[in-house]
Amino acid sequence: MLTNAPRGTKDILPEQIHQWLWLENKIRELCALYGYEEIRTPIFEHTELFQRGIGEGTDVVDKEMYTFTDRGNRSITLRPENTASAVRAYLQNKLYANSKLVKLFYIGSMFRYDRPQAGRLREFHQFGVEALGEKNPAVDAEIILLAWELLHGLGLDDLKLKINTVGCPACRPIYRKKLKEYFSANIDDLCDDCKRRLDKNPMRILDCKTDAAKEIMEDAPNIESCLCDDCREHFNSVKKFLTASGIDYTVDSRLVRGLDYYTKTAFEIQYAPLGAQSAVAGGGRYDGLISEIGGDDTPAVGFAAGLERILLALELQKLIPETNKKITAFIVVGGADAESYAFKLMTDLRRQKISAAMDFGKKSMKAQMKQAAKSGAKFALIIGDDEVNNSTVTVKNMETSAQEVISLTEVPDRILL
RNA sequence: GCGGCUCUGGUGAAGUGGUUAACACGUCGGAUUGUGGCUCCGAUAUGCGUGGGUUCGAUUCCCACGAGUCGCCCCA
Repeated sequence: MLTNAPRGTKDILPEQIHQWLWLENKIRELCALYGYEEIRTPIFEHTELFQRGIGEGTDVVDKEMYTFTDRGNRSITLRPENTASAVRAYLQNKLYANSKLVKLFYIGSMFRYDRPQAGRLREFHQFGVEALGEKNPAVDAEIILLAWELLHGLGLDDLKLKINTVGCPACRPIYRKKLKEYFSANIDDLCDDCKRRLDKNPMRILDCKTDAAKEIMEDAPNIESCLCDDCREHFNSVKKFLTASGIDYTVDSRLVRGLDYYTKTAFEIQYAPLGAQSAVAGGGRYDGLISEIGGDDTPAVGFAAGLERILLALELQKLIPETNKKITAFIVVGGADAESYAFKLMTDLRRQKISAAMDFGKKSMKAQMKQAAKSGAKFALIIGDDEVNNSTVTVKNMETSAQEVISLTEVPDRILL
């Protein structure tokens, strides 16, 4: 249907735009505070970037990408997330040449072909942050802090910060093997989905939410026992930094990220009232991604947050401020001769940064007054033949109903008071 | 991709197998002479998501599709 936007997309209407701008401003302020600079990457990239970056076998790559062939026969994909693009831009533009640590953030549309529901759209908006080039766990903590402070600073209550470590190429395979052995032994208790996951990604089984699965999880091997010294130390440091900055977190050894590139630190901030879409922000370290894409071995950390979800949460708690869209002056015209006089007045006011409007529908003065009242204007400037002949304007204060006739030149000063 | 529920005007909605589809809000207009917010009056769905079917007749019954929503999956 011509008058319907595609499934899973949404118009952001004039009555909603102020909350988006407001949120985006908060984000930009906070990022400036933390020393992150904005980057805007293309909305589409070569499909291969995401296949390599996010990883084949992940749901995002296997069944959620908007992929098409362009007229030059290239395979193009609408970005399902922004980390791979940011890394690509980092490498292509040699941002590493400026400093060892490069701190970036982005705000923009992402695309995932998924079944829409509240808080989950096919075109949605993410804010995200990437710190490239530093392996110090303090950066992990800084990233987590930034995400936390944003959401918390917005006024959201009952946020939950969960952290975990998912190991690195040195120790994760050992853990995976252990898990596989354990779950294979208990295969009868696994749900169908998990049986499938056993080979592909046994760590995801930990995330299973079916009741039957809960018992087996209790005794499942913990990654703690498999961690290499480096990963263990790293995780301890992250926790130390977080504790030092006084934010509450829980270690959830079942927290697993769905994208292949994560190493070591993984975290998620949840807002439970959002139901199935409670994950408002999530991210972690991805030391392997940059080399995977073709750069030198470079450590990095980042996270992304869903703006729709944040807005939904803010709405639930009524934390979005109203904006004042009222105008200062509404010009009411009586008689055709007055129209150009009024039009010029309106233009002059606007040139002096005084918001002004008038009716273009040639309505009765009564109707125009109604409109003036509805517009919330502080003043109605009434112009008829008398005013035109004497170079005056009748100024009516809409709140007090007091009105007086003043000369045209006095108008700006009068209504600025 | 899977399952449940829902789908009446700009909005919230009532309603029925059969003449003009309540009510409220909103919007627009009017209540004489150049003026609002209150009040009063009037106008606002040839149409009940779309397409089929059943029926003498369907907005009301059935089917398909679509969209929304909730859950699963996944993720932000």
